[in-house]
Amino acid sequence: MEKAYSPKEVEDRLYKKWLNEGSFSASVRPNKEAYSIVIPPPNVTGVLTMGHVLNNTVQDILARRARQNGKSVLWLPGTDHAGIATQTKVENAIKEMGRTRESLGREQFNIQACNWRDEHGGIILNQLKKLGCSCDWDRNVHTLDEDYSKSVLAAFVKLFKKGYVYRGQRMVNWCPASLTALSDEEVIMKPQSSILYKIRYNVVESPGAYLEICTTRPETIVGDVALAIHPEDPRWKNLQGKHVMRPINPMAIPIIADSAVDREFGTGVLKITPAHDKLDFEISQRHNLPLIEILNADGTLSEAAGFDFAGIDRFAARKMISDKLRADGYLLEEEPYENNVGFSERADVPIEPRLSEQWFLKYPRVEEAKKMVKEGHIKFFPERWEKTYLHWMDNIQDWCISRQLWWGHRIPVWYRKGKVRTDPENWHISVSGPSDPENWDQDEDVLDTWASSWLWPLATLGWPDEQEMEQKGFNYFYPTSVLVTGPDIIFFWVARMIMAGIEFDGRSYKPDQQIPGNELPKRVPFKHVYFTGIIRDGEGKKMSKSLGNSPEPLDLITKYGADGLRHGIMSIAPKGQDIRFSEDRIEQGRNFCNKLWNVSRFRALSGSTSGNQSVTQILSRIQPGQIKDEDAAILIRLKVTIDEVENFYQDYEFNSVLHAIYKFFWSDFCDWYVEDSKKRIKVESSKETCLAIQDFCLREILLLLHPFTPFITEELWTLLGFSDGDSIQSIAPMSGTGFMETIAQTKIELDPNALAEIESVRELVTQLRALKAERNLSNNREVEFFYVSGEECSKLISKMKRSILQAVGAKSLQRIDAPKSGLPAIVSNLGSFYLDLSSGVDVEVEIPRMKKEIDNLEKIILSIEYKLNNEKFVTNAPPKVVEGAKAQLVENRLKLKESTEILHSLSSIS
RNA sequence: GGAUGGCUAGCUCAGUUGGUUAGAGCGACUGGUUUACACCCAGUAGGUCACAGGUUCGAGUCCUGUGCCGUCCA
Repeated sequence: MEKAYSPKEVEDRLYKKWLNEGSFSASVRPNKEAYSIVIPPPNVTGVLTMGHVLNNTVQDILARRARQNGKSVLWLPGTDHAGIATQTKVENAIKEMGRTRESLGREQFNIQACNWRDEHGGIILNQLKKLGCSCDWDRNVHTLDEDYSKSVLAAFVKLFKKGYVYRGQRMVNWCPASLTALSDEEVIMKPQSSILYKIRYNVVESPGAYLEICTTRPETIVGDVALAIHPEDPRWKNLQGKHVMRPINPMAIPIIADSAVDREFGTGVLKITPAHDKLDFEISQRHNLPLIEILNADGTLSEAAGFDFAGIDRFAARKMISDKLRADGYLLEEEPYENNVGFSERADVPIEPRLSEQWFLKYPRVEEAKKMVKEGHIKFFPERWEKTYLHWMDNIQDWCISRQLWWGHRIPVWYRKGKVRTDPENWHISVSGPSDPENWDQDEDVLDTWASSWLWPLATLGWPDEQEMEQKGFNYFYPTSVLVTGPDIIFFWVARMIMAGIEFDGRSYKPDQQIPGNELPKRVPFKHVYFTGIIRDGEGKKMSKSLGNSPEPLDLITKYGADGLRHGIMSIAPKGQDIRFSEDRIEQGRNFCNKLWNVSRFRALSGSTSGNQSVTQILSRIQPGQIKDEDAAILIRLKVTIDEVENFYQDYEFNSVLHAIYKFFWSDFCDWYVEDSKKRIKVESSKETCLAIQDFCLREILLLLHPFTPFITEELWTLLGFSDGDSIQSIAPMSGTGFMETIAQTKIELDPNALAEIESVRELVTQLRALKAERNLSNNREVEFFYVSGEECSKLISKMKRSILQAVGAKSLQRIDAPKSGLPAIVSNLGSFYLDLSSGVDVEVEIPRMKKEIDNLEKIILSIEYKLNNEKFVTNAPPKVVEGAKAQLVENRLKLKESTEILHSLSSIS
């Protein structure tokens, strides 16, 4: 074995091997438990980010652990087509060739887009392979695949037939950059520094009288059709029913009263621009007001805004109009104002509320979807996200699902040529389209990407085609076991998938028809949802390409290995907490792998590994007579670690799983057990037992680690001879009970006191090392110690003498009857220990040190005495705690006594 | 404005139902190449657990309030 682990060669070789052997391919095995995960499909044109690394490492850990535990695992990969994002990229690409989308035409554009996707797309999937992801790649799905597209259209048609889908002229969020409608979820509110303009409107009927309004958007004045006041506002009661003159494009408009007006805001008078504000639109509907569309789709002012402004961009128009108002004396005040403005999530420009004709979806099965989470049929980890989910579900709004794009699933609605489109009589709605296409025009719009990905767990498993479902194992793998995703898409995706699952799976129920309660849990798309944290940079900022603060994961893999990266990222990923990324942690991941490699290398150099092919074989090499406390202790610690790991997995606490393994491996196994083994494996009689215990631990460590660091563990599995031809991927680590049963079947007896004894010995060793180190003797192995101790402790010390001397680096350890005066000493739980110094003692150093120790002990004793003198403590605290305190008092008093004696003896020299 | 998360060592974070003297890794400092590993080993220093009240025999942990940072929804 090489001196240092080099991941590159191992990773490439093993991944290829796993693919060749079909390790990741899922199959229906009715006698086995199914375990399934569908990947949150990344954007097909995207590249791997640290967020993906975290998210997919978690999924891989779950898949690999399930596979080890003998489950039939499906981890289904895929990508989505990301409508707006991809279309924008493709448009930019063809712009460089001097073409535009419009000049190409829809058909040609889509061909270009497909080419572009095929060329640039799927990079991310290869990157996931570098990370070691064990997806069933043969099942890779893209949302624009033919089968998947059919599912999407089928869902639309089904929902339409059941009355959930409707077409309507509504106020929607319009993105003037992407030229499409957006759903409410795609609008991000951002605080903006704006100007609040106070503007005067003269009353037509009463010269000299006027009303004042406040607005941040003076450019919309040209679309004003009324001013509104609150019906109970005494300030303007007499003006109700009169008119004001619009200060730009002068025209008399009515003063109306509506209770939706907020009396507190601004002047309490609201200008009504029905075509460009949701509330104004609702008010205008109530009062039969006309509607002036002053904006074009691209955000420039329309001809309806008047000759002066037509074609001017909305922000330029704002300035022009405010300037004109100022010049004409209508602008009374301007003050800085912080307000929230909706931005397009994708294009990052302010959206415009705009009236337009769109397809909407009234969500199905809202109540059932809430119920499934409330009743725990779907569990969220961490639980608190349930509140966010339920709050959104309680306030759910119809979903605008049409997009004015070309890249996506074209809406399966056809209109009879030359007829009125608004009349449903002239509609044809089906998956395959009309039989006489020449007489029909298909709707121009495509569906929101989320309106395809909300079907992900269903459609990737073949829904709604029964043959496909059978072939893909729908009944076996659905509902999936767990969904791993970020809380930022709880509305976009998680909630919608739950509703889709309940609505579409299995038998179809009419909208008003109840699904039997016991049926519901079988229809949900997943049983658990694990929310990862968001990865931030060292300053706590969200990582993003535009900020340039995201490291390139593939570079990290090159530098630290895929296992190192996985280990590093998982060690800093507490459940549901945001993560501050630091490359140091990834470096630690690599260091961990190197340590694992080296201790394995040491094992391989220590003796033959030919008896390692099964647990039975390993255990059979142990001679019960050679079992010592060290062995019992490490085995007990292993058992404890196994239990911890099991429990932490239950709660999806991956960093705790890793930490438990780390601690056992590095501290217990490497630092103490293997160090102690070094002498024992030199002695023929103890060698085999000691190596067998090492092998037993190492085998288990590799198995426990495999989900986190799959490559190195598989490599060492073979190198250390644990493999019986099998891959580590299919071998289960022991369970806590399995461990006990296995040990019970051998002649090995685990002394339950062994761990406590070993721990007190370790404490002693640490104290003795410090005693040496503080006198710059850490390198000197010739030092001698004396000790004074009771019978019990003395027995333990003699039993462990060899280990202690070896660990401390000393020549002798002699029991004496009375304290040695004038030597530096420590007081441990096992007695007082004196360092025999051949040269003189530096009392200047020793005395303050001992005094400090005594101070500390006195403080401890005082606090325990205080506690025990308190009657209420003695009566109220659990007996265990009181007993503990008493024992502690005795122990510390003894230490104090001994320490004081040592201090006296030191003082007597000086 | 509502909801929600955080505030513990210089840094990043553990600390499970309240119960010994609050832990780890990194960094700092000291020493080290002893037949795996310097991507390592041994040791040392470093904390008013954001703040203020309260409950309790006992609070980092529970309750109330305040402050600061973050996220989501209006």
